Amino acid sequence: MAQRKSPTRPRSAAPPRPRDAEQTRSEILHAARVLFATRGYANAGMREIAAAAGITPALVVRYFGSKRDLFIAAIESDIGLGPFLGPDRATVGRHIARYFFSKPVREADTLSILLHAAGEPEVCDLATELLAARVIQPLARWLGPPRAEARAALLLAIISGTWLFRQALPMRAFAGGPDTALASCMAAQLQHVVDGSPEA
Amino acid sequence: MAQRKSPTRPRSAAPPRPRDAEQTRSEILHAARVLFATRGYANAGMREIAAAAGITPALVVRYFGSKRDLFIAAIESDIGLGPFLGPDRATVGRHIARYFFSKPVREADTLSILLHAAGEPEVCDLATELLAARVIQPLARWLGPPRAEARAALLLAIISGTWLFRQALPMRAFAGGPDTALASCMAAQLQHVVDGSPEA
DNA sequence: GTTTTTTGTCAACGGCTGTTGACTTCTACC
DNA sequence: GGTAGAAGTCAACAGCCGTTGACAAAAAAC
Repeated sequence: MAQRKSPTRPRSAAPPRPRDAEQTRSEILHAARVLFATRGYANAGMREIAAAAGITPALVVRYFGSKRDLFIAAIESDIGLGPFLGPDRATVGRHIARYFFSKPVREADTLSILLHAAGEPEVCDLATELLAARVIQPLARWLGPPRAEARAALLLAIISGTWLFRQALPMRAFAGGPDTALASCMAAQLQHVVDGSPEA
Repeated sequence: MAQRKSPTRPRSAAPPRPRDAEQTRSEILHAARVLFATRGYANAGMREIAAAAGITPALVVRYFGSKRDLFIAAIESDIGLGPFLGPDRATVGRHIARYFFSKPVREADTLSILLHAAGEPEVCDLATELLAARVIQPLARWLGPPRAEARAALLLAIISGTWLFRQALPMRAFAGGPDTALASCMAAQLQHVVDGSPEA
């Protein structure tokens, strides 16, 4: 009854979040990318994403519409294989291997997000289409004959398999930096495919 | 009111399931393996597994205790790389490639189940430990020096990456049988690692 | 100074999840 | 024939999920 002047704002000392729509949007996107990449689509909850961004799940919906739309926005970013596809073909294997064995495992990269979409009935198709369009096709075009698409697919498989066991199914055998024996083997294998592997 | 003699069994024409505990148990296990392999741990529900086995979810719990224990039982089966690790080293690459490009994609194999455990907080550790103990270690022992563990890891990465894009993230570039260019390239790559790939 | 729009919170909804306990029904043993 | 126990069904629990609409407050527009 004896309510004094302001029933609103019962909160104690929490400073109200600064109202910056653009930054809030990017914070949501970053939190979503991290959680999609580490836990997968099904295991990354809207409440968890919202909490990581410092806001309320309802606000995530208002910014992105739905969880699926948030996922689509989270993968609208390049995978980053493009920078390696330059004119220097002799060392591209080592450069790619060095890159994937140097980048921090906990980073929110698009490849991890896409690999985690495996089997998810809602987003699996999106992931495969994006991989085909943004990785396989440019890679095959850059490789050229013979068997351009097969060699591009094999490169993607080697990279994905290695990264999977570094990031999502972390195995001891795949740990370590770019100076390990595995990184060296991987570089040699990638280069072997780029150069055009012989018939079996 | 005028209920006649038997209030039980209101079911119409459904024949009561034959009471065979051993077969029921194996049917549950098979259904679980199929669904874990195709949809992943989080997306394979207990009701779905039970329905696929033709029973009730409560019975699944009575047989296996919990979903996690069911998963543990589902991966207690060999991955099947063992048969290739014989004395014939010259053609093992082609044999493995032929095997993975011939086996039906929809089959419930342990490798698919384990790959789908990526990021699942409940079962990720189990999957990595099992892969290390049942694949990496025997493979490294069979390969021998130099860099046995690195080469074993690379073989697992190539196989897993390829199978991932055939089964869980089905891409057009990975479709097709054992006579495709990709299968041939993969065989050559595997053999190259088995023979001991050169330094990068 | 008032109104409108944007930015954010809150409580709740229906639906799905794994799991539980009480209950039937069939089978095998004495 | 009677009974103990195995095999299976059923309904319900608590908890989490994505999503919604009503509301509060800050900022902007008039």
